[in-house]
Amino acid sequence: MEGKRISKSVLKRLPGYLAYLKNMPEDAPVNISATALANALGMGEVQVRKDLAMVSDGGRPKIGYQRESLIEDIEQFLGYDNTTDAVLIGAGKLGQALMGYKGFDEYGLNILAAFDEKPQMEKTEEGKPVYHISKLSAFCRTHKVLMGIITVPAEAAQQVADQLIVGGIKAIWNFAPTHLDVPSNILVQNENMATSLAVLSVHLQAQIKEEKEIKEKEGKL
Amino acid sequence: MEGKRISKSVLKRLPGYLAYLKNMPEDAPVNISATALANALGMGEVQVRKDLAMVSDGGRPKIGYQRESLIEDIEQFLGYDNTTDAVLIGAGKLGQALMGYKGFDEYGLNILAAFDEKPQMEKTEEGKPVYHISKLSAFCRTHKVLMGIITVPAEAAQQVADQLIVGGIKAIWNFAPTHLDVPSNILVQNENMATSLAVLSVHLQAQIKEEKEIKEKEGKL
DNA sequence: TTTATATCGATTATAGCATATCGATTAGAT
DNA sequence: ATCTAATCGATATGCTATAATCGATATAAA
Repeated sequence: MEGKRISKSVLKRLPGYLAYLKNMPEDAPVNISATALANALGMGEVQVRKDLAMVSDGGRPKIGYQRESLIEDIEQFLGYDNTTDAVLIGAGKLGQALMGYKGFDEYGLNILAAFDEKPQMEKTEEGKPVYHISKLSAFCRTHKVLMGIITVPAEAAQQVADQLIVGGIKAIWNFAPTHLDVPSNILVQNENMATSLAVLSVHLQAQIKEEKEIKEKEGKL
Repeated sequence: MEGKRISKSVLKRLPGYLAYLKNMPEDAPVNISATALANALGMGEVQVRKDLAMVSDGGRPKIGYQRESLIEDIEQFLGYDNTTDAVLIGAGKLGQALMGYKGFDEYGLNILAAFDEKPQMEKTEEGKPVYHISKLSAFCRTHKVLMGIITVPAEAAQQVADQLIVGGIKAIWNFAPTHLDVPSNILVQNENMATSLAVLSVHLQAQIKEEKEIKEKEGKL
């Protein structure tokens, strides 16, 4: 159901459910149970049920949820049904990769234009315009853009963020590996590869250490 | 200090500290206090202190931490001091962007080669070889690669993961927007843009709703 | 030498989240 | 019509992470 406040952890799990539901084959049953979802995604069934209860109320015993309406409920909750316009700053490799990613449509995200300090082209491969960064805040204001995607080097990120805020932006998707200082009403979502790498790296280290210990043990025997 | 078990949340914050410390100007003071770090990054000072205590023991009252040795401690803890080899599968735009990212050296990550279902070139711009995907598991075995980076479309991801595991990989960095089924000793770190987008989207929706309500109120006055 | 202050580290409290349990509901079989 | 089994939703419990508090320590100044 709607209207409740939702925790960030739940929020982050919802896209997972959505992706799984949307990728189910056409000839799959019309209904799906929270139990089945949980098993498929390797999670606890109670957690799945609780999460789904936050966004939908279509669950029926013995039947489960109607797949179609569950998808709609999640999408509506996540706001994927109405599009949000965004700008992207930093037309380097990563920036271009994001500009070219078709999947954003599904999430209701529409990148209007790219900005760069030294624009190498007038339009991207996809036909989106590339402007000089000096025009950033004005563009945001006139087009009422609410979201900025930062793919510039770390050194330039804060400066870009400041200009975005001048332009009236409310949310920033930050791919630069640096901390951004912003007013409290602006949301910064950090897509920081370094954090992921840290998790992986530490896991691997532990793994290697473990293997070494096993080998040493075997050597002693 | 070392040897303790560390929680994932702490782990994810460490790269933030590290990046900030490394970006400090040469002429900055030799020492830095947990308090100063906390203020700079907009966090609670107690949390920062606790996190640092997990990886270092160089904190001294009134002085703080020695910047250089703190950096070393964090890097050592994260395993950035010895390199880990990796392979990348999916030489599309995102894959190429990652291959070209110089910053990975700093994290001790070395991408040996790329694999693709239909290799478009023999070598990447950076001179790394691009092989057909059929050679994946053999390559991993012979080079004792422990980490795989998946940048293929969602449909192909599970299949690639399976082959990686056959090749003896221990950790997977998954950029495909899908759930991967793997044995419990394999770590999957999902770099899922969809989750970030969800957080942003819901925030923006709330923001828009709020603004609308304010306007309606003003209209009534 | 003494005192004041900045900072650390340990302990305790609070809150949020995940997990387990239980009763309620309903489709389908008998 | 009744019973069974699957599934849901709600409540209760336990755990982990964050936040708050307090004493200890070391430097610098008087």
